Amino acid sequence: MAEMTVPHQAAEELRVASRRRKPTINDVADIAGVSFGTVSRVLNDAPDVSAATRQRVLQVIKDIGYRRNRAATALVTSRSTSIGILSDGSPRFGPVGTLMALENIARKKGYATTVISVEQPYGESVQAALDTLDDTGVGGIIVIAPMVDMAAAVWNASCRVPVEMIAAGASSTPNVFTYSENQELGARLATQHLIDRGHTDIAHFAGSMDWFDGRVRKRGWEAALRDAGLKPGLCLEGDWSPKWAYETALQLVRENKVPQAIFAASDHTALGLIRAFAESGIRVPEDVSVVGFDDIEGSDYFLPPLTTVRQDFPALALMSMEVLLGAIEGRDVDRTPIAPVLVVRDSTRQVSPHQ
Amino acid sequence: MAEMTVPHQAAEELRVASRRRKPTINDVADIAGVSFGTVSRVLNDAPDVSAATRQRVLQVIKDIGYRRNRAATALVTSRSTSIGILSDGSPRFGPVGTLMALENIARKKGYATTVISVEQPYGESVQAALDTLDDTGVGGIIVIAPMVDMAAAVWNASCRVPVEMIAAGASSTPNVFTYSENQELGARLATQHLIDRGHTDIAHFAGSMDWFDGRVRKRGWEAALRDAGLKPGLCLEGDWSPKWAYETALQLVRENKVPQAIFAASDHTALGLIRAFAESGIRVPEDVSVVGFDDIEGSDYFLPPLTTVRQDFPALALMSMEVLLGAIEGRDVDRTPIAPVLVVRDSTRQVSPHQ
DNA sequence: CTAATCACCGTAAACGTTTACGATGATGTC
DNA sequence: GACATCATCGTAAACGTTTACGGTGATTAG
Repeated sequence: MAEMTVPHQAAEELRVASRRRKPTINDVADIAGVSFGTVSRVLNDAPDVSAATRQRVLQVIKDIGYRRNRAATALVTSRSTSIGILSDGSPRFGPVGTLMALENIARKKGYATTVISVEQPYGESVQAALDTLDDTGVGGIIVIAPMVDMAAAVWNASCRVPVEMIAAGASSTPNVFTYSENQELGARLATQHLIDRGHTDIAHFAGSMDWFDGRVRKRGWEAALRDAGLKPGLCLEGDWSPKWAYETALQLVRENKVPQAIFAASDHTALGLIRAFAESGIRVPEDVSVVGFDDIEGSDYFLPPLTTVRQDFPALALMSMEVLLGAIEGRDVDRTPIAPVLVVRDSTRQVSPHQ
Repeated sequence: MAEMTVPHQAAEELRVASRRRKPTINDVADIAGVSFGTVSRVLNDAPDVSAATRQRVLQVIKDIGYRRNRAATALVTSRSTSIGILSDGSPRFGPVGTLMALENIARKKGYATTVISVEQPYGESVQAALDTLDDTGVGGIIVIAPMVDMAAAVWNASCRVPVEMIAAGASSTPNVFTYSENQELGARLATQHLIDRGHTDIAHFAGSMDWFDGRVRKRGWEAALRDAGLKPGLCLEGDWSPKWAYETALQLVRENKVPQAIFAASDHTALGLIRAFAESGIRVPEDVSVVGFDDIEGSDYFLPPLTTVRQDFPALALMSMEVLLGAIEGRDVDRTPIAPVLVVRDSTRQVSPHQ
């Protein structure tokens, strides 16, 4: 208490007053016996303030629990401390994983995240969502756009702050950067794994073609087959759901057209497949090899544990956040693509091992 | 164009100017030929402005793309248009489902949501997260606190805006409302279902006791057993993971202590169980009945499709948002508890059907 | 015909910061 | 000893709104 340079009573008065009114920069200045300008300098780590004064101001700030009013700061500087995230409302694995990872990295960079999701991915609702985000004063926006309709809506929308999109396989436009993980590579990895295990008849249970992910994964499967000189296998286009995969696989069984191996566009798709086969007395992997995509929680405890592809959401989030922050703060960052990895488990077998 | 009351040139000039500078309320006023006060009245649906003037102002607003500066509004009114959500960073089914549902309902009520997650649920980091949220100018905060440590940290924290917590089975304190779904009832439903099907030896593969959900679901299981006059079955406490359930179940098999029926604290837990049994030649449901909790995507395509308990996250979100908004806006809302529902599928069998 | 009422509108002050600029005293230089 | 330099600090204006108040002219009441 000996080093207390602040008059006791004044401090106490202010402290009481602050219970009803939030303390301002002026309250701090009064107690510390300096002008508000000096307090502002301390707050912004500006030079031109002596060590002693700085110390004293800092102490007062702590004492009375002063916190800067962000609205006032934003008003005068018109720069922002939060970034907006526009997502489709889907609880699907990819979007949610990306969302969580984005919040995480934004927080570590000192930004708060304001998220808003849009129900139908149509032009006006996307524009409205962008506007709402802008209104809240975000410095930039990252949109998670797994569906092609939504990406198109974003391209056609206008926005005053930088917008960056995470959309597998969509191309960038002048005002909308686009970034994503290399899912085509993931699909190639999965398919190549099947090829390496000796399969030649490799089908694809695709996701929805309304999604970039669905399109790109299919493309990767095709490419891997082509590169290996294999003729394209059966390709069925679905909607990611276990239900669709289940019913479609049952149909295949009835028609006696079950392939040697299947690359399923998602783990949920694989789940439906596996059940259909189990109920039909077809064993995985003995009778048919299956590989999924996503590595959802629990896929290592499917029957059998699923070989699948894992995406690195944190890395993706970090990367796209770097790019956005670069756009906001006016610097340039390079974008090295991120590669997913194959996780080999028990749902794929080796054929003709002694060839 | 005939009804154009705004001088062409003036409007055009301003429109060009607005490319560099965001249009303000004054720009609108100038073009519309009124004072900024009138524009403000139009913006806030205040009376004392003629229909004709209102119309004209509205038209100008649309023409030049004026949008209200939220920072300026927040500064002078000190009321907010966003609510904060504090979550644990876990990607678990419950928290994420709640989060998405909260964003959804907040948006429909005209609020943006700012989310921040906290890595370790300890006192200071929770307090810091609350402060950060407060700084961004939220009107209130909803914290998703599945873990008891986190709830405790919230209780001990201080915050200037209303805080409401979603935590199963935690009690409210004077400054922190607590709300949740009636998970104990859910657990009772699951257990009672097993009892109804003729089981008397009902074990529980519990979740983590660090989580309210784990504690409450266990309590519900105990209560159902007690009410039915059954003696408590085996209870193993885990960590929600398939891995733990798998290994623990294998242990049970080795010791020849597999019970008649098991209430698993989560679908992921059930997944691990089922695999362990499948590998040991024990059939579900013929040899052991299993019921889960969560109804995660795909649980209807497990082998076998899982009987489980589904929570109504949208209803929970709506309810807790109502309560928070009530606290912010100073009105009172009643809180009717929400009941989860049992979803009966194929993982539970009927014993001694002809008794 | 005067006064009161009313609908409508303009103006000043305030919200809590930041920023550009100017002022002060102390120190160093020749 | 006069002058320039420097570190440190104070002050005014601005950011874009809202709110409380005051002021018109037109309409109505007596």
